[in-house]
Amino acid sequence: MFISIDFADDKPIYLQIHDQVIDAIASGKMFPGSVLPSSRQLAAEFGINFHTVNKAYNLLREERYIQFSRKKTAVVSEPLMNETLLQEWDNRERTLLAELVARGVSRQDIVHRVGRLLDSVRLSVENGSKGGEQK
Amino acid sequence: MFISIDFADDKPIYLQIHDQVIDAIASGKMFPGSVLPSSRQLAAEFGINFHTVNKAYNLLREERYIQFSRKKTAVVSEPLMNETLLQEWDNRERTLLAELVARGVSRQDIVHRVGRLLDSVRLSVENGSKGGEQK
DNA sequence: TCATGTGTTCTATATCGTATATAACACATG
DNA sequence: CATGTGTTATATACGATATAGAACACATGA
Repeated sequence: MFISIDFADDKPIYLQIHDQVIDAIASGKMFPGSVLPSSRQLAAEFGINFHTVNKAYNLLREERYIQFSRKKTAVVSEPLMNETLLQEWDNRERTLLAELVARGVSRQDIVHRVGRLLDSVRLSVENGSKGGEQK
Repeated sequence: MFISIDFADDKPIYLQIHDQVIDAIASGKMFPGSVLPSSRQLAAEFGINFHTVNKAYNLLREERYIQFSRKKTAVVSEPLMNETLLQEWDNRERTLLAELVARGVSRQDIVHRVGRLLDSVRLSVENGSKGGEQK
């Protein structure tokens, strides 16, 4: 499975699941049509409550990363992007970038660092996912 | 004042203060030696409890952005950066970048976007702050 | 000397978010 | 018709957030 939970982490469990699903989509491990494990199934796998998994799934649905088919199974959606989402992203990214600037990291170092991170995220997004179709 | 509070925002007040102080340092509005308003003073200005301001200041101190002089006033510290901080930053940045990648934004668009944000953060950091010395 | 303003520490309360637990429901599947 | 979905509801427990009030040691400046 592409999900792991760190109970020692101060990040809430439902957010760990949420973020890792997004990471799985970004990296190409999952793509539009991919079926996610059911709430109860994933919960059982990690010994957590299925409501916690549900909270992560519902958040992902509100953000349009996934949707639920009539079969009631969670499925990865087609990518969606708009100006509102970009602006909200900018606000969070700006806060994060300000940390490095405040600590004296140069613009060049930051850009280079972001570039490396982008590559590590996108590793397989442009290649290996072709040939996987839903349904 | 360079700080404002949005009570409608779901972001905790102490984090709003925390983030805005970092932004002020990053943008050059504050620099090593700059004196922050006292907890009680800033709290009175916004009609909030001084313990809430204290929480923000103590967090900023733990992260070495500020320190308290013998006079007990909060003062901006010299920039500090190390590998541990960079790795923790990478983790958060990677999660944020994955959101855009998962939504289908191209690498070029993301890099361009981060560059613009960086410029908006650093506006005055390289110029206007020279000539301001502590004590 | 003494009043003032600092950050610090302590106790207390109220509210919200997180996580768990249990039960019941409508729905689609095989 | 039993099974497994997501959904909804109620309940409890715990930690984080925010407020409130009191008291303390310390440095400042009148």
